[in-house]
Amino acid sequence: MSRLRTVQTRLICSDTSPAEQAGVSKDCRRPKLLSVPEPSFDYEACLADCARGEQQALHNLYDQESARLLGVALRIVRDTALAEDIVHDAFIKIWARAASYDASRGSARGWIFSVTRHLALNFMRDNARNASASEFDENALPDDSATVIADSFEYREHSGRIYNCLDLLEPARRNCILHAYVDGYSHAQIAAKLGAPLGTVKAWIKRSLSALRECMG
DNA sequence: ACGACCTTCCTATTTATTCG
DNA sequence: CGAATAAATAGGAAGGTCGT
Repeated sequence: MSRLRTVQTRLICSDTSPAEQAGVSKDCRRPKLLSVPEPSFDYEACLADCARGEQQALHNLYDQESARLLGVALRIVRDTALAEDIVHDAFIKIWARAASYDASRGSARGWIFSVTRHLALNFMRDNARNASASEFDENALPDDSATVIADSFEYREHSGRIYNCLDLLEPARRNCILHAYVDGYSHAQIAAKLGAPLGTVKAWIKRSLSALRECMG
């Protein structure tokens, strides 16, 4: 899992985390069992407190809504562990973004549910994409192991060729390609890094890619 | 080489609809 | 009637295209 996730987990699970202070079990991803909502619970005030960094507010919110949010997530992902994970992430997000909540755009409770629901939906969407990608990979892979080995060899051979082709590019353009497709930088980031205009970077990448295609055959 | 404009994708939010 | 869910919409970022 990503470094971000590690940091997030530390936020909720750390000794000083609101969730733990709230008496949430050491397995901090397990929401409490369904409880009757406090009719007088002030969600907007609670979010405002969260925005000010008051951990007790997040604790109260967790007590109040975690079970229902788990239900929402569970309906979407249909997996208790995943749903607990999503609720956990949702509270991290609520804590981090409480200041961005705007009461004029809807109820605080609606906002909290919306955050949770979207996390679950995004997870499902990403999952579907990954699943279809792996399905594709599976279908693309031939059963015959000899062919697999041959393909692997061919892949390595092409990989070597790609380095040769990269060598033929001007250093600045090669850097663009490497930053874009190896380092994962955006075009804007590459432009800033190289001190070149954005349009130039885009053009370099485009032309370099076609040069590479041509070189690779 | 450059920059304006366009398209696509992703995420967040709101609104409409369904259901208990 | 309120909660849950689905669908629609808005906004922003990234990348590509095309005229200068």
